[in-house]
Parts: sequence; structure tokens; C-alpha cells
Amino acid sequence: MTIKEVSEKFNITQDTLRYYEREGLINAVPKEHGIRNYGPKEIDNVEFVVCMRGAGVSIETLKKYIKLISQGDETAEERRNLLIQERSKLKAKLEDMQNAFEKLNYKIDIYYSTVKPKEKEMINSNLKETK
Amino acid sequence: MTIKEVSEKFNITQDTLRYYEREGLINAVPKEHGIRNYGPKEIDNVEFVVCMRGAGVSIETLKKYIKLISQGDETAEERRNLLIQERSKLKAKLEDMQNAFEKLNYKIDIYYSTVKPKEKEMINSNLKETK
DNA sequence: GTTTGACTTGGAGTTTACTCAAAGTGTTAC
DNA sequence: GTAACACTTTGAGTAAACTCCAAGTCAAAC
Repeated sequence: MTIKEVSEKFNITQDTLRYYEREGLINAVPKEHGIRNYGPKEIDNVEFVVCMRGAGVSIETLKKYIKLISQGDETAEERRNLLIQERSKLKAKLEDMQNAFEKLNYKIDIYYSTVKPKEKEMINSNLKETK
Repeated sequence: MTIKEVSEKFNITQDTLRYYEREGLINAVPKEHGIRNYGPKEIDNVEFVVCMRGAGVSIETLKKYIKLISQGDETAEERRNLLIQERSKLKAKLEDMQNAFEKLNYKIDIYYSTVKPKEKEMINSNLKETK
């Protein structure tokens, strides 16, 4: 798979893919005639990184994790601890976002009422903008 | 309420609070002897901004929203549309994060098995690191 | 055989969101 | 009254994560 195909598959730029590789988030992609050829292993690697980045896991953490993998079995426990730590960060963020999501729903519902012109005056006078 | 109290209440720095105000995410806070005094209205404003920022809503979007509020009732529909747009962004992000969360759970479970030394060989041979 | 187009590299530049520093003022504690 | 402290302002600096650019290579199409 070419870098172009991978970038389209995961909807990220080729620059970002090369950047991830250079930073060590993606293991060195084999090259033919100097051109990257992504195999299933590399695709899996990219998928994982894209997924975690989408969830806000830092470049630094991902770099560390991929490095630990390359160091073999002895690092299994350390890797697991790293994942557990990220999971708890993720959980906290998820809760924040669910909270914000509900708040948005509430506010949008209030605005919905204002669509009916007759009630506009009444509702706006009670509208707490910043709740 | 002083800026110090507000910063402690919401766990953000005083610098960030002043930054938000300067950028227009928070309406001008009334001052006594040149010192900010946050009232209930301002606290609500801060709470909203902190909540939305925690969910990843951009400074730019928040600035726009607060500006629309200050422009009065005619902007109600535009504000509502802005909130709806942010809600859908938020929903997409939530789904990404839930997805990542489950992937992490899966991987952590696999690592858990490796704690039992006897099974180590067997499991590692099947361990797909980057799934 | 040269043009086209996708790829390569290394390194500089950009964006977002803070974060800090310097210099100064005003209020409280001794 | 002066030292300590919390606050003020303006503006510069920083970190993370890309994003872009210049200059060059290589293979296929005409």
C-alpha cells in the first residue's frame, strides 16, 4: 500500500504519516526503490496510532509505547501500566465530554423554544445564557 | 469572588482567566479598585467556558458565541446553529474516544494474561501488538 | 529522451492555547 | 510608614502537533 492510499484510508496527510514515522510512532516502513510500501503490520500500526491520537493520547506517549514494544517481552508489564494510565486519562476526558454534551443539549433545547415567535419574549427573559 | 478563588474553583490559572477575558470568552469582569470581582453571572460564564474547553471546543468558537450573545436576541438562531454544529463535532469525538477506550480495554486484558508466566510463551506468540 | 507526477529528504514555519516575565499599583499586617 | 502580598497590565515566549517548502529522485507515458 502506498503512502497515498494509507493517507486516504485514514484521512490523514502524507506529511503526518512521515512525521509519525520519523518520530517513532510508526515503525520504519519498508521501501521499494526508496518508496514506502505499507504492509498489514504497518497498517495495523497506523490504525492504532490514528485511533489513539483521535482520543488525545500524546505523541510522546505513543512514541514511548512503540519503543517499549520493540524492546521485547520484558517490557510487557510496563506497557500494560502505560495503557492503564492512558485509559484512566481517557475515561476522565470522556466524562468531561459527556457532561459538555448534555449541557449543549440542554442549551439547544432552550433555543429551540425561541423559534416560536409568540413565546420569544417570555422565554428570552428567563434564558440563562451561560448555564 | 476574587480571581484567585475562581482559579481554584475551576482549577485553571489566573493567567488563563485573564487570557479568556482578554480574548472575549468571558465578558468583562467588574472591578473594584482595579481588581476583578466575579459575580454569579461571571462565574456561570467561566463555568460554561471551562466546560466547553474541557470538551475541546475552540477558543475561536467560544469567542464567537459569547460575542453573539452580547449582540442580543436577533442572534438566537445563529447561536443555536453554532451549538448544534459543536454538538455534532463533540459527538464524533465522543465516538472516537469510546472506540479508543474499548481498544485499550482489549489490549490491557491481553497483557493481563501475560502475568501468568506459564502461559507467557503461548500468548505472546498470538499477541497482535498493534491491533 | 523528456515531461509528468508521485514520491523522497531535511528543515523551517504555523497554529492553538496557553504561560511567563517585567514593571507597577493598591491594601493589609506590623 | 514600610514590607509583604495579591493583584494589575502589556507583550513576549513556549509546547505540541502538525504543515509546508525547496530541491531532488525515479518510473511510466508519450
